[in-house]
Amino acid sequence: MLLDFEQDLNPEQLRAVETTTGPCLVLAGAGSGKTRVITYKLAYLIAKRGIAPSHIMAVTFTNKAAGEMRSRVDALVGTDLARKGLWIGTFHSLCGRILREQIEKLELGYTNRFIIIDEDDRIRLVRQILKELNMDPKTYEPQKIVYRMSDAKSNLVGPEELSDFGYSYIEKATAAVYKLYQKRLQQGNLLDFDDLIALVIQLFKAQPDIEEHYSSKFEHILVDEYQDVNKMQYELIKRLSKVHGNVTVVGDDDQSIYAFRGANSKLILGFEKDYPGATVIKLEQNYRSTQSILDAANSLVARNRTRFSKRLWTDNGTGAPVHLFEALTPEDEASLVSSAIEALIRGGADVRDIAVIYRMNSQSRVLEEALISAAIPYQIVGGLKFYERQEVRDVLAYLRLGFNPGDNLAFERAVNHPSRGFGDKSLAEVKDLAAARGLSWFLALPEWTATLKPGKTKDKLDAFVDLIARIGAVSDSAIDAVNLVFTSSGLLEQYKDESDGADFELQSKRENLEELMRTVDEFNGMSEDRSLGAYLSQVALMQDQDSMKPGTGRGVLLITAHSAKGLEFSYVFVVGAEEGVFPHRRALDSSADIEEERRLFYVACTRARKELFITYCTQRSSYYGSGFQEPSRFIKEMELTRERSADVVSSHERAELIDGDTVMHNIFGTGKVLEVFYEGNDQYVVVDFKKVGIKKLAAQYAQLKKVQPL
DNA sequence: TTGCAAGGGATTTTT
DNA sequence: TCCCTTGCAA
Repeated sequence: MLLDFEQDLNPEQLRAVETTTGPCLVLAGAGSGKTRVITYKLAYLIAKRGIAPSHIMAVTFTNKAAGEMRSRVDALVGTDLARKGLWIGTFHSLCGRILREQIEKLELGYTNRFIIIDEDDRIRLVRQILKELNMDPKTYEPQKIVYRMSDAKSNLVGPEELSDFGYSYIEKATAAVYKLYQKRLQQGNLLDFDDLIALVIQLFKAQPDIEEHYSSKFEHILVDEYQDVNKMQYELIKRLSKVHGNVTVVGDDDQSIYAFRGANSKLILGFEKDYPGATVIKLEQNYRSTQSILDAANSLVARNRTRFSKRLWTDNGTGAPVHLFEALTPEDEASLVSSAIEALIRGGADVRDIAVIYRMNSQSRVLEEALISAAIPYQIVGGLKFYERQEVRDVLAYLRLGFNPGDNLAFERAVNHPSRGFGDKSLAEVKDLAAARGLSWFLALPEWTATLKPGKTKDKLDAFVDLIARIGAVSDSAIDAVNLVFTSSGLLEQYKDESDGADFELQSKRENLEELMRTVDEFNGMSEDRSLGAYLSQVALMQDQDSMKPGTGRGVLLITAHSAKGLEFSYVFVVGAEEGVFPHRRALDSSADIEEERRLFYVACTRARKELFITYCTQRSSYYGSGFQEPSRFIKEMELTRERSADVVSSHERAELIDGDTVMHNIFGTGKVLEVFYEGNDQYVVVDFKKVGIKKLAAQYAQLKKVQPL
């Protein structure tokens, strides 16, 4: 075994690994080797302390983190731990696993054939319920209601309890919807993400012997990203650790950026109180960044009031100072970034080791344009995830319905995709019939179609009923079920290309379906349990973002600060560092929100290994109107000084321009210079572009090239 | 029932 | 400015 704990770990890390009795809080600053501590601790427990893997549970928030941890532990102790029963997974998947075994003991009507629904289904269900209650979805925004229900649920507040607190109209509405919502889920044997955890807790409360079983089983519990737990996840850990009390939580309060989703960083701050006698270990040595970057980041996050005091340091040396650049408009900012990236590439940097980080997805657009015109390859993280795409969801709806005919949400989607002449009116009739018979919508469908006069619609619906039944019949093989959908649903035919490959949307839909087929194949090859149920479970919990691992991408990564958490790059650009953007305008009037924005900015900056570039614009127009903004307060708090962009884009020759020159801009094309003037040291040029009309540009960022008039 | 046009609204999003 | 939802017409 190639395991040398003393050699591979620094003293604090080692202490964290060797503290195997009692509660242990590891405050792991950015880049301080957090994952290393967890994986080594797992290895230590198994290899040095001889703990059976089946008595250890390691919990993460993402599948990616779980997968990484699993393979690293495998590499360390050299056995296939999964087979030995180590429980590594996300909160949701581990709870899902418990519920597959135990949910019937809750006696609430759920069976182990439950389906896990996602965010989109939740909203659709709320829509259905609002309709049922004759409530206007404009007044009562489904999204807000979902948010409030989720908030209640994750604070372990049930539908009945909620109504007692509701005063505002939206709270009352939420209480009303919540009751029906939960009933509908139960009737359909459906679980939302929150239920996965909430029901385990409910089960433990109702059946103490089951709680006893699991809490005795897990002698050691490790939790990653503990700053992101919500109340019910906290409660779950508390209950699971009550027999043995050996619970290690690892996290960084400074990287808590999900409060808006219910994460409660007070829980990590209160750990010592909740678990008396806890060992607290701070990891402050950073292995990622230069001291310049860390100094700036430290100085920023030190402004937050609610935090453990920490100060990151490194052996990596001082490095280049953090670069700060001002641009006039977002377009200028984007071209500044792309020129700087060009300079880095010329200097030998790998494009895949560069990231541009922003606050909002909408900021990616201009960046894309600038990178395209500079011919720099890039990759965007964000937007629709694979399993959220229409065409993919359609296929899944058939599978879900075949597996669980009680799934009304899947029915609503599948029945008229592709179109079978079954619209709102028909649906309303079937719903009524279903209610009268006490059946799910799908199960009521045959009786309804029997009343139709023979014809196309009836034939199609009969074939639909038949197909779903056939899917149900092959439910012990996911791949057979998927093949059935592909051959018999008529979904594929919808995406036949009649325009000779010119329709990119159709093309991408077909590609997505091919990709789906590949994932099923892969599932079929890898899993022990190849059933449709197992596949659906995996898919529901695996809302995978297309690979965003640095180094595996195809170019410069464009990514939000939230999604960038946990990643690292040699060169990082944080763009849009302006009041109103970063910090976001909606956070401006709450100090708690500003603190979260500050942590988010901190997360963004600490992604950088070698060099960090921060940019902002003085002029950004948006749908609020065009405006001038102040640079972000975070810039001052990081104690940065501005550089001239010309310093970094040194190879760029600055043209001396006069009125009447014809110039070339890499986005706007060619145009004629109308005016050249100075404000302070900065040169501005007013150009009449052929394509886009008159623009005022900052000469040092706009990169105008003088060209011969045609 | 379906397709198109106009209007309103627009952070972030591990599962 | 753009995208999604809703409403109306064929």
